[in-house]
Amino acid sequence: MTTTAEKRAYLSTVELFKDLAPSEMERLEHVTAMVTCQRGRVFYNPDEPAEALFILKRGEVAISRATPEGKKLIVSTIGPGTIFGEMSIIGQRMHAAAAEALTECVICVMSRRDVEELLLADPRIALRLVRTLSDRLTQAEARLEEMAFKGVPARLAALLLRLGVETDRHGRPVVPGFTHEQLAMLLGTYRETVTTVLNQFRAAGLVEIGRKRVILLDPAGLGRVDNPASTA
Amino acid sequence: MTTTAEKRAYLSTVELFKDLAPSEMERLEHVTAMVTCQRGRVFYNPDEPAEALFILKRGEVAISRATPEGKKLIVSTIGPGTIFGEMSIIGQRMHAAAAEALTECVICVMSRRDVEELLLADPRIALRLVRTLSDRLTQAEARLEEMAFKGVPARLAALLLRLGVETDRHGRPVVPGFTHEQLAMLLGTYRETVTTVLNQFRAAGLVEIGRKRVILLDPAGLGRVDNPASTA
DNA sequence: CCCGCGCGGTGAGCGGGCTTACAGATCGCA
DNA sequence: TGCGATCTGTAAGCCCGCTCACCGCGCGGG
Repeated sequence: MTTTAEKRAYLSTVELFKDLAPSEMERLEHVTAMVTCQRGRVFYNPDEPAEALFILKRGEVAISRATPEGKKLIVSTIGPGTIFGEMSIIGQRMHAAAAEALTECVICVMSRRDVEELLLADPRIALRLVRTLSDRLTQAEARLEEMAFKGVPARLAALLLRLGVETDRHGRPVVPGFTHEQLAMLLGTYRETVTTVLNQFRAAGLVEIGRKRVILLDPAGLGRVDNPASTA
Repeated sequence: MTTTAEKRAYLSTVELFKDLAPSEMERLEHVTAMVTCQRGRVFYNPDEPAEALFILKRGEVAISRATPEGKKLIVSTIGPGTIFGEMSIIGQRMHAAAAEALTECVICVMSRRDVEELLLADPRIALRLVRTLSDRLTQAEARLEEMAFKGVPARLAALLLRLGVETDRHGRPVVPGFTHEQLAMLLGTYRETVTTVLNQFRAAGLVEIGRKRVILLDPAGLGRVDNPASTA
């Protein structure tokens, strides 16, 4: 829990709300709960559905689906400023999906009614929400294409490039904090396969591997693994 | 092309617009073009991008992505009342995707500016658009899970059950008008594979097969192929 | 310091389904 | 009626990656 001052500061930086008049902001503060969530915490799961909607202020969240046999697929990852959750108003049923904090997160929780009123009050907010959803849709469809046509090496290369944003002290891009198992769930494949392919990459001089840590030595080379016909 | 009278009739039945005041409807008639599209026609393709947005009035449309090698994946199918297209306002780039009429279609075309004004004018429309997008998102994520965990037989069974809405004169559900090749593109697999699996289904007494035609003899049995652990 | 556990590495086996290559069947059309 | 195109059926080969089984390593806690 945080103070209302902090809350206001957070809310005003959520891109979704930047058009709100001060009076609306004030109302918003009353109805929102702001919680922090430590890494690894599953804060939503399909067994106890709630009519709540989350706005991610800080951190990274994974939306995953699980099979009866215990296999898990991370269906999308969510970054700051994104709105998500089980909402009839949004129509988006998380249905059989769970939400887990990949890193320490600050999350803003709103009830279904609050959101409904909010969207109806200012169409620009609704418009922005539409954009968010469209982006996620395009992304999901792109992943579908990948799953259908590309093998594990290509998918893994693409994933590493997508995740490799931080840089180490030598300025090299790094993918930090992921176990091979997590990477496997992101790709829809198996832990052993990830390990093997990763070692192939290392043998080819594309990456360097540490515990929960992959350093990208040759991003361009990875790009060629992802899509060989780039310069055709 | 159609008369303005027909146009109004069409527009008023598009669920997206049902809240519009008569005056707004009138404006809408001026800015929209209504076109019909025969089966098989590709009316949007990534080579000639247009800042247009489509609303499907009647028929069925496939959104597909193609690889450089000519393989195609139908990334989603779209039914009446759905809005789609390349729109910066929506944020949804069809990007590398094409739209093709699966059946004879009536399509309403709007420019980017028209939509923008429309959404800002009435938040309820925006809200409804949000729901549409959310549904498609959930659907895409469900397909991702299928692609990751299920084999071709399970995916085909699920697809047939999803498509098998019409019934023949004996009241049996039928999937009409699809070639094995189209089914393959919907599944992200190959024509030959579809043929063989379909014949396995026939051997098991689950379906009957005709040219461009599959009759579902045992929907429950297909359901068991899709998800064996139903009664676990 | 030692023990336990989570993480990473490796190898063998095997099966689904991609891929190629044809051949027969059915339809539309001239 | 004959021709071409489109659709469907079949078969063989091969490779990726799922699956199982097991080990070593390193980190953290007692």
